[in-house]
Amino acid sequence: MKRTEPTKHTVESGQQTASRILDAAEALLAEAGFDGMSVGGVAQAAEVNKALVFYHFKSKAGLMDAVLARYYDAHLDTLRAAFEGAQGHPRSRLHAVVDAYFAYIAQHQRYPRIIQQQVATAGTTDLIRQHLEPLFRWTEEALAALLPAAGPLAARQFFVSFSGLVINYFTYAPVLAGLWPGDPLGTEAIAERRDHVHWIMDRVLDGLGAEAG
Amino acid sequence: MKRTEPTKHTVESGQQTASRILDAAEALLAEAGFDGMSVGGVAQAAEVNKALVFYHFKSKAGLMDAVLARYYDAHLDTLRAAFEGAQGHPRSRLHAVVDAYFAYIAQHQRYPRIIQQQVATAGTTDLIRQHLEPLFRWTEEALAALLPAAGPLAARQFFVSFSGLVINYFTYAPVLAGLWPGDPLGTEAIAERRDHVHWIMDRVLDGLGAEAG
DNA sequence: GGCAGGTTTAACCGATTGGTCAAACCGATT
DNA sequence: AATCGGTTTGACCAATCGGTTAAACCTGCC
Repeated sequence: MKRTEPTKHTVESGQQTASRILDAAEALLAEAGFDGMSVGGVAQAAEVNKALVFYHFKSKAGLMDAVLARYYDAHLDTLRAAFEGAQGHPRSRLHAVVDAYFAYIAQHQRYPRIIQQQVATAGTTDLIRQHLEPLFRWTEEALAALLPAAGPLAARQFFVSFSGLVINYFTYAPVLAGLWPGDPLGTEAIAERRDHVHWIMDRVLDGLGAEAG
Repeated sequence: MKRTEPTKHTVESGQQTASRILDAAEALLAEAGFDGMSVGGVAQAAEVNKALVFYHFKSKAGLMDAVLARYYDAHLDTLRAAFEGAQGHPRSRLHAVVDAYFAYIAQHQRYPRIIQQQVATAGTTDLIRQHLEPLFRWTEEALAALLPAAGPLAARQFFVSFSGLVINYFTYAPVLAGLWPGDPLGTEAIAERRDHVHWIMDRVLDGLGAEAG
């Protein structure tokens, strides 16, 4: 049953255990939230002494910070690669970004739950904002050419709208599972949701073109 | 400094204190979440003995259940009244519902944060679903005439989409406050967001009409 | 005045929490 | 073999947690 090798007190073993702790923390954070997660529980899930968690991450808040950092970095990289890699009309590039967004979240379903928990909780707002800011700035600049700088059609509105259209689906999925036929997190259901968002986005872009012209 | 009257051990005083506890719990729940909120803290905020909380609500979970029930009932009533009270095209009725949604949340800004917290946390999923179900069923029936029963344009997709467009704005507001100029929860900003959602909804309805015809 | 029943209180409980600390451990360097 | 620095461990701590209990309290009723 033992898959973990015997303890080796080396630097690389340290990074290894730190990563194991991070994985465990991520899982428990998504299930129970920051306050619902206990450091002891994380240590137990990672098969590691509790004090090691504090040794590697200093505090419980530091642990969550590390989890968030890992996610946001990967998230931003994914979107940036999608947008800059896509070619053709701005429309197709935006579709590519949404697809990448869906693919990323579908692969990391814990991510939206963790974010939503923390966003809705006072106290960690600064931490979230700090991580969200580059993502926000980047999308705002990417959309700046298409949209007015202010008012109901400003880029920032669409940032909230489209990220919400995607992320909200996943956070509500466990609730929807009891209200819909089938599993909202199944492959087909996710594909259907993706089509839905694409459809709405096309209607929005049509409307923007009409207003501009 | 004393505004609360001296203790009166009567039935109606009991309901009064129960209501005070409920108010305090609501505030702390919105700030810190279920696990972040302590019963002692609630009692202190309500200027009430801690044991009274258990006397009136049996348990911490019972307390949150009471908070949620109060919100969901009012929420559903508000939407239903808006939709049934509005006249004319389905389009204008839907706009009326969205307006009512905005007005309700703008008046009860703690509501979306509490919901989002709980939705994103495993364990309380059943409780949330139980309260959300009538709201979901009702909107699904109300939209059934306009939309296909399945696929990317099914009513359930739009339920998630439009409730998300509204509610997500408020939950993200504390974060956006540091990224936007001005206060996202100010009157003008909320009005701007409302216009934004209305605009998107119109584009969607235009698209549905075009596809149908 | 006394009884009844719902309300309020203080004291208390076991369990769990985040966090600390000094010592043990281990591989690498000399 | 001695030592150095990063890693791991178990034991420990004060604080806080949700929840209980028995008694005191107050009001209305007879």
